[in-house]
Order: sequence, then C-alpha cells, then structure tokens
Amino acid sequence: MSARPKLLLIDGYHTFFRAFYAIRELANSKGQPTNAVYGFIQILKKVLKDEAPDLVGVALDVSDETVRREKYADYKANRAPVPEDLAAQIPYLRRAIEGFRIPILELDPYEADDVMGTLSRRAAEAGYDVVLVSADKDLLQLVGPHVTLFHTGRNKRYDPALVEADYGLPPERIPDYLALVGDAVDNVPGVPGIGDKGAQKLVAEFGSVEALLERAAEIPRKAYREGLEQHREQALLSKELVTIHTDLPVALHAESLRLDPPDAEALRALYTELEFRGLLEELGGSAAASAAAAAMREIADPADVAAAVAAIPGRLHVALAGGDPPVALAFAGPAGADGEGEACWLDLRRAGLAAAAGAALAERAADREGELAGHDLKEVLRLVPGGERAGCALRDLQLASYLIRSSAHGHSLEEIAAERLGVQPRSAREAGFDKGQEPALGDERLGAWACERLALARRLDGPIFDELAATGRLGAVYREIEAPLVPVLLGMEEAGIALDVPFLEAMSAAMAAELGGLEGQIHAAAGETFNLNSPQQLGTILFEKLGLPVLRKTRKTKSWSTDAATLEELAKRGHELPQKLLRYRELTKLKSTYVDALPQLVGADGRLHTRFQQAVAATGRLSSANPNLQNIPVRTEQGQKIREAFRAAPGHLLLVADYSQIELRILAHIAREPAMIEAFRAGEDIHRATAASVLGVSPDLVSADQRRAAKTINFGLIYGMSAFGLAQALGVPTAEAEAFMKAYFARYGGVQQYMRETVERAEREGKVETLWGRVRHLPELGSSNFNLRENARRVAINARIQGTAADVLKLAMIAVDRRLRAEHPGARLLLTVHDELVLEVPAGEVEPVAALVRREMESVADLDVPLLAEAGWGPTWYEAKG
DNA sequence: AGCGCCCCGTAC
DNA sequence: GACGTACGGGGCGCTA
Repeated sequence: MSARPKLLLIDGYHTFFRAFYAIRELANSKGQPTNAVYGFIQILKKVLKDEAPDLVGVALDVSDETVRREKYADYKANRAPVPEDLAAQIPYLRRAIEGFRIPILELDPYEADDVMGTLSRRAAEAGYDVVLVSADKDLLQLVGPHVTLFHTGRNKRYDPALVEADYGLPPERIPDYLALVGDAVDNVPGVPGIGDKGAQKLVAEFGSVEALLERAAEIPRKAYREGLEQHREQALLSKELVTIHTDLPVALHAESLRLDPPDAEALRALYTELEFRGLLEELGGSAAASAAAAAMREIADPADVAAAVAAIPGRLHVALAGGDPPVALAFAGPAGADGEGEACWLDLRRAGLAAAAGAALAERAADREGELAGHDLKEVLRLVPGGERAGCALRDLQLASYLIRSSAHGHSLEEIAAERLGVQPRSAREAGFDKGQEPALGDERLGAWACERLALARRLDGPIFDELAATGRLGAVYREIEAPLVPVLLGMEEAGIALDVPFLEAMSAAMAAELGGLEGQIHAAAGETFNLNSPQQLGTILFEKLGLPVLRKTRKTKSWSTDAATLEELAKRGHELPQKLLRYRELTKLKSTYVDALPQLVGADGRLHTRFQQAVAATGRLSSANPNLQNIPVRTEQGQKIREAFRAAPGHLLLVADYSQIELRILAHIAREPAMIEAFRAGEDIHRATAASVLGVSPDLVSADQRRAAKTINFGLIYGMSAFGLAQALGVPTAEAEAFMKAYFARYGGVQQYMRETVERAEREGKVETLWGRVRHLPELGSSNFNLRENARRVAINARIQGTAADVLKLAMIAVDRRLRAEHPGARLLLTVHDELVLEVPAGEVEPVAALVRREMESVADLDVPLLAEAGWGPTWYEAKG
C-alpha cells in the first residue's frame, strides 16, 4: 500500500455524456429524463467504492468559450447541439455532485481536461497518487508514475504500462498519435490518410509530430508522406488542440478536496424527485425511523396486550407489517412530528396474540371518543372481532392521501413515505422474508419492520390530515364518505358471497368439450397447429399464411391486431377461421377468468371474499380484486349462466338494487339540461326520448336503430366520445355521426355547454370536482402533447360524472348499512358494482328490505332529476337481476 | 423462475 | 388519434 494519499479527479461532463448515450432512455413519472444523471451517479459510486480515495473533485467546463476556441474557430464547431433530454439533466448533475459533497472544479475559462491536467501534475508532484476518471482517451497523455486513468467506457485503469500495451506508445506520445488520427467529434482534423494503426507506427518510429514533419521524406509509405507534407499546419494545429495544458495558473488546494460523507438528505430528495428507487433503498430508512425502531418493545404474552393498549388513551396509532395476512402489529400513542417515542409490537403468529390484539383493539374501535390512526385501517379492523361495526374515528392515511391526489400514484405507505418524506421503507427481504423464508417467531427484524411502518405513519399523520383539512371540501368527503365506508366495506368482504362450485365444475367440463372441438377445427382451417391463445401466432396464421387483409395494428407495438372487432370484420368477409376463433375466445375467456378461477378462491366457508379497494380508481369509484367481482359477465347467455353460481345462503335471497341511468341523470343535473331533466322527471325511456327529441319524431315512432344511436351517443358523451368514435360504435360514416351529434347538441345545448365549461374550468384550475367536492387533478391539460391533452379533456368531462356517481353510491351504501343494522340485522350488503348493490336477505324480509334499500338509494341526494333505484331478488344473482 | 409489459376481454 | 374507470389471464421477452 502506498502511503501517498489518493486524489480522484473526475471529468464531469464527459462522464455525464457517456452515461447519456450508454444508458437507455429513462424518465421519472413527470417525464423528466434521468438516464445521464443515473449513469453518472452509478459511475461515481463505483469509483468511490473501488478506489476509496482520500480526496475527490469533479471538473466541469463552465462554458464553450474556452481557450482553444480562440485558436481554432472550428474546434468543436460541428458538434451537434446538446440534446434536449441531456441539457434538461444538467441541473440534476450538479445536485448529485453536491449531494455527494464533492467540490466542483470549474475554472473559467479553462477546459475541464486542462484543469485536470494541471491539478494532476501538481498533485503528483506534491506527493499524491492521482486517479483520473473519464472516458476521454485524450487524458491518457496525463498518465504517469503517480497518475492513472480509469477509463469508464472501457472499464480499465490505465497506468503507463497499459497505455504502452494498448497503443504501443508511452503516455507522453499520445498527443502526437491523436494529432495524426484526429477526432471527428471534437473536430480535430488530424492528417488525412493516416489512421489508427498508421499513427501508432509512425509515432513509435519517429517520436513527435514535429520530428515526423522534419523527416517526412524518410517515410516510405506514399499516402502517409504526402498526407503529412500537404497538411503540415493542420497536423501541428491538431497537436495543439489535443495537448492538454498542465501549466494553468491554478493552485492546488488539495485539502479542500478531502472527501466528506454524502449529504444523505440532499441525495434522498434528489433520488425521490428522480424516482431512483434502488438508490433510495441503498440510502436506507430515515434516521427518525431507525430511532423509533430502536425504541421498541415486543409484547410476547397475550395477557400483556390489553394493558399496553389501554395505557394509550384517545388516539392510538397502529401499523401492520408483512403481507396477507399480516404477521406483525405495532402500536403507539401520539408523538412529536419526528415520530419518536416507544412503540410496542407483537408477532401475530404467536399463540393467542392475534386474538388478544383483536380484543384490545375492539374496545378502541367501539369507543365513540376513541381514534384509530394508521394506514389502510380496513386491514387493521379485519383483526378485530366486530371491526365491521367500528364506531371510533378513523384517521386513515391511505384514504387521506387518495383524496388529496387520487390519480398521481399508488397510495401504499411506501409510496406515500417516498413522496412526502423521501424515505424508502425497508423491504420484506430486509425484514427476513427471503424467497419463501419467514423469520422466526419474535424475530427482531419483524419488530423493526412494523415499528418503522408505524413511525412513518405517525410522521405522516399530521401533515396529511392538515393538508386534507385545508383543501376545499375534501375534509368533508373524508368524514362523510370515505371514513364511514371503511367498516361497511369490511363487513361486505367478511360476509363474502356463496359460490356453487359443483355447478361451475360441470360448466367447465362442458366448455372444455366444446373447446376441444373448436381447437381441432381451427387448426384444420389453419392447416397447422398453433397456440390459439397467442395473438402473435394467430396473426402469423391469419395475415401471413392465409393472406387475410390487415385491417388494424395494435396501439403500442404496431403488430397485427386480432381483437374481436377485427375478427368480426374478417368473418364478415367469409373466412371460416375468424368466426370460430371468436367463439373460442369467448369460451376461453369465460372459462379461464371465471369458471375455473373463481372456485379456487372460495374460502373455507364456501364463499368468495373479494377485496374492495378504496384508494385505487382515480374517479372515486371502488374497485374489486381477488377476485374481481365487478366484472362478472352479464351480456351473453353463457356469461349470465356464471351468475347462476352466485347463490344466497339457505333461507335467504339475493337482492339486487341498481340505479337507473345514474350517470345520465347526474349529467342532466350538472348540465342543467332542461329537455333531459324533463324526460327523467316524466319517467320516460331516456334513449327513446333522446332519439325522438333529436330527430324530431314522436317517441312511439322511434325505430330500434334510432334508439340505439341515441343510446350510444348518450353514453358516449359521458366519456367525451368524438364523432369518429360514435361512427365507429354505430358502424355508420363519420359524416352521418357528425350530423347526428350536431342535431344532438342543438337540442341539448346544456350538455354541450357543460362539456365546454368543464374543460375550460379544468384548464384554468388543473382539476375537476364532483358535486361533493372530490377532486381529480389533470396536469396533462397543459401538455404540449396533443394526445395527452385531448385525453385529459375527455377525462375531465368523464371524471365529474363518474366521480359524482361514485359519491352517490358510497353514500347510499353507508345509509343502507346503517338502517339494516338497526332494522334488519339478518340482512347485509355483499357486493357493489358501481351502480348496483347486492344484498343477502332472509327470505321473509326481502320485500321490506327492498323497499328500504330503494328508498335510501333514491334519497341520498337531492338533484334536479329524481334518482331511480330498481330492485329484484331471487336465489341466485342471475335470477335476482332478471 | 420471477417480473413486467402487451394484447385482449369482462364489467359499469 | 379518435370512449372513461377498473382487474386479470395468457403470451412473451427480459433479467437473474
């Protein structure tokens, strides 16, 4: 080991440039390009680790107005302008360097390599070992006894011997070599006719460019000789250009380059903004989180849980950790903003602990004066017997974050912490869950994980709820809609819905038989066997082998489209295969997604327990997963049959209540559209009334096609559909669709005005609101990208309507649930499908319950149009909806 | 083998 | 390019 301290000098821009071209395009979710910064940081980290220097500096060019430019006007003149995506990253480059607390060496007006040359020479003389970091081969000339070059492009560390080995020349002859070969990028002309090998040979034999010119006559090869004789000045100028100055009037203040530890908070902020998740993870959790994790106490005895919880009156902060089901629970009282304070945690897998925790939390949940605070409290209440009746106040970070910005990102605790605190919480792996491995009972890593999540939630609680309270009507939406909905949804998930598994198994067998036949026929029609489930292979068969016309390409990869609309058109042209494939697709879809998948998800009670996700859909709707019970087929006959498998418990009936035309009614109300309002008030068939009104005919004379057109446009405009889209949907020429839309808007001026005003206001404010004040932000309205902008306009039109409908349904669920508990405790909500509620009701109570549910649904809001709810019942979902 | 994207299709 | 919101299955390419 050398006793000489080691100095690392990094060629900033050159390394940055190389990273830009070496790494594929990267960008954060806001579209900020990040690849060059990312690559630079990776290289920086690598050299800091590999070289372990004592001192570090990064040389940056301050401007293009450098010494060399004065001497040679064309120098670098034909360099392409800096790409926009690269220029946009320069400020982040500086932030990254500053984050590492590395001094930036910029000495106007000198170039970075001259600065590096001068400083490296002085440092070597002053007793340092110098490592230069660059991908610029010009710097090889600086290599010497105490100076090496780490070439980032080649991943090689050059000392004089390696330079000699690679170039056949000592470092000090490199400028002569470069002067002969030239450099197209830097506009160093070189000598025409002399290339890599020739230059090496000539310099090795003659030494310098000057010596070569002097003894040119001795050069045997004619091309070299004449090239040199005819471009003497150019050769000399080239040498001047590539020679790095080591004698700038610059002092070396080596001690100012002494390496300090990085500024973790600055890097965290930078990585957070640029969304460098891996780098964030390396930074580790925050200091506060670690501190909280350190002050933790495991409760291993079930008998101790109640006292520990009771010791925290009022607001109780809780957090879960570890998958589904969770394995650890942590809790603590309110703390300062830094989230410090002792936390208790317990391993839910220990005998009796889950039950003890549930019982202890049950008291708090039932306490009208109490508060539960945490993230995704539905999962916490799931541990609690009677949690679906929770009466305490809920401070749920997930829901608050969702209301503040529903569409920006997911709302997991990890994402919220990353966004607001710049913290990357520890992963399951760090908590001991590695490749199916689970940590042992009471493993400290589990406690650390749960307590870290708790600490993050406690730190976030104040800021998020303060912001919620200060943002329009969101506080009210939280208190009146989202929070009271949590126990309702939990109750529905816990209830589940009975599934007739043998029925589906029989159905599956029948489908398999038909599929077998179809498969054979399709393979025969194709003349070969292929994977019918692969759109790619199908495309090859249809469009290459059979030569069918290519009607459409897919959106992302521009490959051949084989979707149903395409297949239908091909079928119309008389081909047998597409027709059979459509049937095959229908069957496989129903079989794989529902008939075969649903029985596998049935619980020990024979029922399906979906999860209703409350913080996913950007409009405010709920979503359903594992399984998704919001997309059970209803359209086709075979699809409807699947609904027969959803059954009421013995002695009960399924009751289905759905809103009639809720989105159109909301549109009529918001748009204050008199003709539409009148039609709804009169209880007319809205699509028939629309057709009659727009086409100027009597309602009873409206044809089926006319009604269909009116229905399509009524729905389409809720989604911001264009005339082109309407034409596609109706299968008529665009001109015809345009004429129809024109007539529509002439009659329904309020609707047109609604669309215009909604977009205008959204563009002004960057957001739209539902009737209750739920917000959807739409930054893309200001985008210069046509598609993004137009899409955002449609989203604006749709979000108010769809979001308001979601508000209505959620309020109805809360109201129905409350009344059922009081008046019909044997009846309960099971499912919600956007405009529909599914309940399970003791058979003898179904009529009064149906009346109650309809009444609650209809009276949830007082609009200019009546809300209409319809109800049906039966032993299965199919029959109830019939 | 696990993961993520893509295509496709189901619901409202 | 052209209709909004979801979830999920199978294929397939990438990464390890």
